[in-house]
Amino acid sequence: MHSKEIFNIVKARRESLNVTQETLAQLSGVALRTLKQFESGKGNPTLQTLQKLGDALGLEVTVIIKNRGINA
Amino acid sequence: MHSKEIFNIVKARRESLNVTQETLAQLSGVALRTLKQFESGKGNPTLQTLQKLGDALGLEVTVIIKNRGINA
DNA sequence: ATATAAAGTGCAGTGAAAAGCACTTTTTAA
DNA sequence: TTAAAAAGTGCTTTTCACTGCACTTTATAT
Repeated sequence: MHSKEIFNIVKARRESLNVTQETLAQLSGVALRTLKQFESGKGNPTLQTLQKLGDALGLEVTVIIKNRGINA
Repeated sequence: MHSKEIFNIVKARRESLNVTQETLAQLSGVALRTLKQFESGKGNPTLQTLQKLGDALGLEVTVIIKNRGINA
């Protein structure tokens, strides 16, 4: 999952919940300026920032093993 | 998934592949000092750093929707 | 058409992530 | 037991994420 895909998921989720960037910024504790950056495809968020947004949106940041068929 | 869980997965994966921190640092392009921080439970990596480690270890950073039973 | 709300952008300051270096501690083999 | 390898830690510098502010552009009504 590339950065931009992740940004798109955050944006899509926010929109599907009918929440403005400003409201999400308040709910998540992430600055509006920062959120705008991500939704316009730029930036390199810290894990903490991603998790704040995730918490507010009902999303979870996970790390999974690729190639489940081949590896254990 | 909390930060420390993610760190633990990275560490466990590295160990299961029998790779040293030093080798992983070289393979991933993440500095040894930075990697050491994470594996000792500290720090707040950027998405890019997490993805570099993930790429080297066959792990993927994803964002998923919580409560799959309740939400669409 | 035109207010109003929402989203996008440039610039600058602050703090923290990333990294290098030197050193200590722990683990692993011989 | 004791070298050697691997992992952990303190200190420092450099880079950049995060943020605020001011402004522009684009949607969304009325």
